[in-house]
Amino acid sequence: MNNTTLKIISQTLDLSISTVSRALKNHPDISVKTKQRVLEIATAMDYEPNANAINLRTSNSRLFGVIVPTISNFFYDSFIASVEEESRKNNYSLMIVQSGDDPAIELTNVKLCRQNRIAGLFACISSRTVNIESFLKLKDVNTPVIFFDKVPDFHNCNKVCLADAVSASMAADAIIVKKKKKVLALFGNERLLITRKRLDAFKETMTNKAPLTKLIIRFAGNAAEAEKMTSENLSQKPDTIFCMSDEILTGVMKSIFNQGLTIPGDIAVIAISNGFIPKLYNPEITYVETSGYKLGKLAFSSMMACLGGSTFIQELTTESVLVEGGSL
Amino acid sequence: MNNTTLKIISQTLDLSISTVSRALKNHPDISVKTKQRVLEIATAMDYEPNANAINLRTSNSRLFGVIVPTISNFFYDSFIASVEEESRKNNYSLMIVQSGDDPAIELTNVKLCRQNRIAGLFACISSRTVNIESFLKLKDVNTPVIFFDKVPDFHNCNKVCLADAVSASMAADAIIVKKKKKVLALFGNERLLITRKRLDAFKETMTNKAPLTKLIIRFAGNAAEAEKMTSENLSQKPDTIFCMSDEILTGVMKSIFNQGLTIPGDIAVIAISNGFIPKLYNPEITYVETSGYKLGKLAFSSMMACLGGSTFIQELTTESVLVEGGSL
DNA sequence: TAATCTGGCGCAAACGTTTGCGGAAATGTT
DNA sequence: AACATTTCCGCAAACGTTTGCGCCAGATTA
Repeated sequence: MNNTTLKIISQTLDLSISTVSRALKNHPDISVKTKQRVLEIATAMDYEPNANAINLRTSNSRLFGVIVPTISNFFYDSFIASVEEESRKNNYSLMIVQSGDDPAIELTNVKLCRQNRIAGLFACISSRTVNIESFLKLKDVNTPVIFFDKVPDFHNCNKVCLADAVSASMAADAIIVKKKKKVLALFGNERLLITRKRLDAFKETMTNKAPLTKLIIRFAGNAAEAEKMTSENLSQKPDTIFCMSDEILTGVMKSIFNQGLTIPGDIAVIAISNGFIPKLYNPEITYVETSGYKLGKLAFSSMMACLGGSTFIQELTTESVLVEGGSL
Repeated sequence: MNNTTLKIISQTLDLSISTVSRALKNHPDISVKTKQRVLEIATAMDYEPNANAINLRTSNSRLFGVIVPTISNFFYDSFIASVEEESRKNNYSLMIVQSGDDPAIELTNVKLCRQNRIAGLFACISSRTVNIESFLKLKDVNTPVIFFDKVPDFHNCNKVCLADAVSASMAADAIIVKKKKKVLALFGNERLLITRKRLDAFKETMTNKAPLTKLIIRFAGNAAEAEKMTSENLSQKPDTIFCMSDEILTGVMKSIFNQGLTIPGDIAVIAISNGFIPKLYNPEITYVETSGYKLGKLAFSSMMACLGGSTFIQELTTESVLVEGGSL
């Protein structure tokens, strides 16, 4: 059986298609009686308007695209959930694609979004993306792009970011307050802007405010590497470990467990995190909160501003807050 | 600027629309020279076919809908990631909506999917869903529905499930092997089929194979409740806690941490889980693995079977495997 | 040379909507 | 009673594709 259409309804009621269309939209031109008749049989026949036809006719898709490296991630899933929630409230839907951190797939995903004539795109670029032209071209077809989290190192585009620099500084401040003397700081992929921002801010705060504190800086692409890095550097007896992300944190914790160290007695830990993972441990890990949920809200409002006609290019950041566990 | 269309290309090349269309699809009717000319300026003009027009014309949307209670979840995110991955490989896209475990929102989400003329639906119903008629009606428009994880208690529909009964039995077996004598078993929402399946199988295995083992069965709707339940029942001195899900597990662990108990010395723990959370603790929690990733693959192949014309209604389950941590 | 074939292309309808415009009947105004 | 207004509805074009069919010029065949 096929879907009910305006035509079918109009034929069964002996009305014109346009009258049925207007009746369903409660157009003042249509009499109350007709509206009732139409509505009645429309619901009886399970009429659902064909979104493709509407989009084609009105060229107004009410569909947002979301491109992420992966959906299955502490952070992106909450970002997506947040954006979806907001979208639904505003009668938009979401088309979500993951690049698997592969620039080639990312490119085809952008094309896919274009083909679906999305009204706007939320994009988190892969760590290996160097060419963002395909994203920028969306401007040619009046499609706003909001980059989030992993944003390109290019000035002329809208970005919403976690307060990368600020949160790293906050973590550094927290460490300084506790008068720690030797800090192992673990960061993610060195090529990413987000890593560099956090790294620079962390280093700057530490060296400015606590020049005597010894800093051991290492990079780890994933949890396993983080575990390895930690184990390798524990011999240097740091009194504190700083983790740039949840993924790093989980690796660090495994290493600490393996060495049988107690927190915060033997070693203190602080992280930048969404908040979920740190609360699983005992004691709970002290962290600077960077909420995917909040970032989603921010991204959405930024998107709405663009759609509202704002041509103001800006980079927004969420505010961070230190959440004390017992690990520092 | 607007999107490039076939019409625009045809006008600049002084060809008909149909010729351009066929040229881009490499139709044998069109000469090689014309194809080249068309392809050249199509890429130059960044032509991307309008998916809405194609869907309208061909009524073949290559779009799947996914309805989940929430995206931001240990399990659903990996399920979604898995389905998305498979979809992309097969040239399908995903439209993802979350119900927030609210049946009313779920209903509007089903309608939304219908409006977009999805080719098929993956659905995980909310815990309070009693009426699944809106889902079943999709059959009237030849749209297959694959229920997953939280499936309705109704026989005549396609379902893919974790091996609920089997995995609960496996956990029970593992407990029995260790000769545990008093087990606190925590389950999720009692109304859900998934809960009842796990509960029944767990109880049956325990009472059949270890009738002397004392069983304390409790229900918890979320992590906080699980924590409360655990704390309340710890006075009964169970030697083992069984957790039906990750969410339960995290609550249980908090309670255990608060009481200062050691694992497995003071108390043993076993869970049914995706595998991520159990590995964060020390010792790692022993769990029966139920993979969202695997379930996604299974759901997708089931969907493809339906689209391939199979009208065979079936309930499939993934296989489970016991992963030993040090907690039992 | 006439008939047939075929390579290469265009015409036009259809998919399901929305919407400006026009028109007939009913109602209201002098 | 003649005119002006409303009220209510239909016509038709357009959105961007796909695709069956037809057509013409040139090549092939008899």
